[in-house]
Amino acid sequence: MSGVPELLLLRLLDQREMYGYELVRSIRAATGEAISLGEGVIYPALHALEKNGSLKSRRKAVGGRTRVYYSLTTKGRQRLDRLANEWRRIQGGITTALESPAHGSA
Amino acid sequence: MSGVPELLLLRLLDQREMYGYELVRSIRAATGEAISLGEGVIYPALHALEKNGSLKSRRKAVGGRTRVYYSLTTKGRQRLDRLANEWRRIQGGITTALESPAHGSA
DNA sequence: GACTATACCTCGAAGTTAGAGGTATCCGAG
DNA sequence: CTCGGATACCTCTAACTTCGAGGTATAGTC
Repeated sequence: MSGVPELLLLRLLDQREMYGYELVRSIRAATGEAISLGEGVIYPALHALEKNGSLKSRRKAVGGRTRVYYSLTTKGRQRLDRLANEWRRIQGGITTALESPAHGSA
Repeated sequence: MSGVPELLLLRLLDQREMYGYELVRSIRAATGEAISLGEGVIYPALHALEKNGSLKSRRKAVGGRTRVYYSLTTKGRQRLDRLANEWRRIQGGITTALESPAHGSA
């Protein structure tokens, strides 16, 4: 039902190339602190997405340190569209349910 | 991260007393067909919610058949408020992330 | 008398996520 | 120079949720 981490990763990487450690902080920022995913979620997700062809990576040395930058492939962009639509559907459904008539309040 | 089934159940039961089999169909209807939860999800969830004091039940004979009707307790209403707020937070965060600037399209 | 719909339920497999833990480098402070 | 904190990568297991299949029984219909 979820797949939220995957959606977020694809979305951010569709805007610009980023590396794992950076994504951890970017997700927090991009969601207005609402969602915080640890490295234990990000790295395995990144590897899975690369394996299935949604992402491609390249190593880049920055100040003696090596970073692994990820970016979307065509397939990844398609997957992003699909997941984003699916999310809107679910989100819309729940919003509908939550907003209907009223209960005790007001 | 999810807890969506629980949220939906609490929400529907806050509107009126219902029984399990009915809830399965109500969830589909209330979410505009977007979400469909099977009995294997509903019954265990109902039992867990009753055990932790969010719901109370009563058996009612209807046409020779016995139904178990569930309704919210005070604690359940509090839990609903909490989960609903949490959901809005998550949902808002993801929407923010999805809406930011733009990628390839338009 | 058989089949469908109603109504309840449980179980185990499958998938996701979180958190803890592990390595190594760089940089600034003391 | 040495210590600690930030950077940067990674893996593993446990926990939790959720799904689907399967199981029982009654009521009504053809």
